[in-house]
Amino acid sequence: MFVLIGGAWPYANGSMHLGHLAGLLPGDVLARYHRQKGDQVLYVSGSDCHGTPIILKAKEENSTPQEITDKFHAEFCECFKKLGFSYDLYNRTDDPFHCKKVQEIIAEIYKNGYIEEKEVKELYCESCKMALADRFVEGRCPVCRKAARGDQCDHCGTMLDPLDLENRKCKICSSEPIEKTDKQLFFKLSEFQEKLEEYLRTRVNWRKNSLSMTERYLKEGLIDRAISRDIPWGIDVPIEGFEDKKIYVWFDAVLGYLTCSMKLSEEGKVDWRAFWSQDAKSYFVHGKDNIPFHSLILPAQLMAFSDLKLPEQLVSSEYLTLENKKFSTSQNWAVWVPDVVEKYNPDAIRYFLLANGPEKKDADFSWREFVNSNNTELLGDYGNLVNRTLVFLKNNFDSITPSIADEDIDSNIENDLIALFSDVGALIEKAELKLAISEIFSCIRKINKYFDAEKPWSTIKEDKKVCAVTIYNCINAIKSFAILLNPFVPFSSKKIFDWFDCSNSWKYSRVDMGKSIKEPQILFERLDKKIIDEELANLG
RNA sequence: CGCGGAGUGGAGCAGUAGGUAGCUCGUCGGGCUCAUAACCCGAAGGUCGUAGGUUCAAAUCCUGCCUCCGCAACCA
Repeated sequence: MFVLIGGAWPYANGSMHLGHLAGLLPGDVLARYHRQKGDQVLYVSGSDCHGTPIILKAKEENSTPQEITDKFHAEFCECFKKLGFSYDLYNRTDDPFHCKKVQEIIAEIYKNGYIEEKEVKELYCESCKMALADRFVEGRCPVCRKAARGDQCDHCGTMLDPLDLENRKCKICSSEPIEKTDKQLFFKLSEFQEKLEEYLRTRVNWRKNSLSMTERYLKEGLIDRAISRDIPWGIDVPIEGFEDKKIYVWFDAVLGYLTCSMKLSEEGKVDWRAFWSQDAKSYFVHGKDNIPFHSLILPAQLMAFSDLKLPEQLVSSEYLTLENKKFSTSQNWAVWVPDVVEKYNPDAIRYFLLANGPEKKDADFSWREFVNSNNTELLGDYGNLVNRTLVFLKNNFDSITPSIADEDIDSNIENDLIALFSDVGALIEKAELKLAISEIFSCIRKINKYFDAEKPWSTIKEDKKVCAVTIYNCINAIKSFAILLNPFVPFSSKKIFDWFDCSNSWKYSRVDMGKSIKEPQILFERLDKKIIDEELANLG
């Protein structure tokens, strides 16, 4: 089976915070799981490097868009690497190959008749040398006469056209923009109304948020959208008469999934068409703000371009709050990923965000819960089971797995483990990751109970054979847990695979008897409760 | 009547084709001692925001009301 996984493209105008990460992590879980199952996986993403906010950021920092995107792209790469993201390609939208392919795709869509010219009135800032998006025009609301932006007035709530504003100013440089009439290219999204309605009807496993938001857009009726802009930063429009314009960022970024696939294909690593054919499987993973781009825009682009497979499953996360308040970068109410990957075990971060993730509704990150979940669940339940068992094995069995009779293999445990592989697999495929984790952990607790009930520390003195049975069954379970948890907490699983010298393929198999296990180390460090107050003091 | 989400024991959450309220953490008591003061057992604690309605039966369906939050500057 060919499985395509598209992770959302973080926007390269600032550092990532935990909220971004919460929406992206499910992609890596899916990728790791499908690889373990033996599927051919193509997991792609990249940095979104175009658009006005990056120009704005460059002005603020007295820098250039290129420097800004270089800086944040490098930072993103570093964070993803430290967190164990297993992208097959993490690209960027200012990559020459991406740019070239986007131009080819647009030329093809143009040829197919889905792009047309329209004359539009726009506001152009001569000192910034760019057309201004609605929300980058500021002025006075014609209704309530208070300060307003070009898209909406905050005071009276009126939806505005920037041309209606009085005393217009460029948000970036404060000079007065001029009115300009110009030709722009429009993507005929409206022509796909019916096809997209049909597409939506056939979706299974989409989360409620994706469905309802997409329905709303369709109900209101799709409108054609401009794909070219007069701005200095972006991909050149490849169509005659428009060479001086750039492609609007919304049109170029989502095509990145396709261009990444093509790029790897060009390098001879995969055949991209296999991942975009009708019998391939696909997931697109992102936050809820990105829903329409993946549920409407991308499918329409694909239909306009060719007969490629449309996105099959959308994994759209709700938002993460921080200590019950929404993230705010300007007020420093945020936990920054570059900081957190320096200070904490990546598995602890992944575990918390996956086990408490905003799957169906907003979820909260609090330092108290983070420390708690690390110390009691990850460490107390899982880490401790592994440690107590392997240390016991080392001290009493010379680190050699006991040989026991087949009928002594606990069938309750074994049946549980076998069931876990299929149940957890099914849940992951439905992107029900919280449930998947909780199923694994309830089994881990069961094994801790088993260990206690069997009292190997006593039986070792009375009847070593009985003790051997207990220890074998526990070790056997640990091996399965490492495989089952690998999509979620890959760093600790990798250690166990290394100690056990075993593969991570997604199926139950018994641990070899009479096998030497390497010296175990602590999987998870205890976090001091002091860090709760310390981290809280850093906020705001 | 702008749109949307949410109100479940101290905290964080499950739970909607209606049928005696679950999980994790925390608290209290006990046990064990292999293990990172980890593990195991037991207990206390909820009239499921509120007022009505439908029903033999509602956290779960319907109606009114109250409260909180998000979307409107950065921000997923």
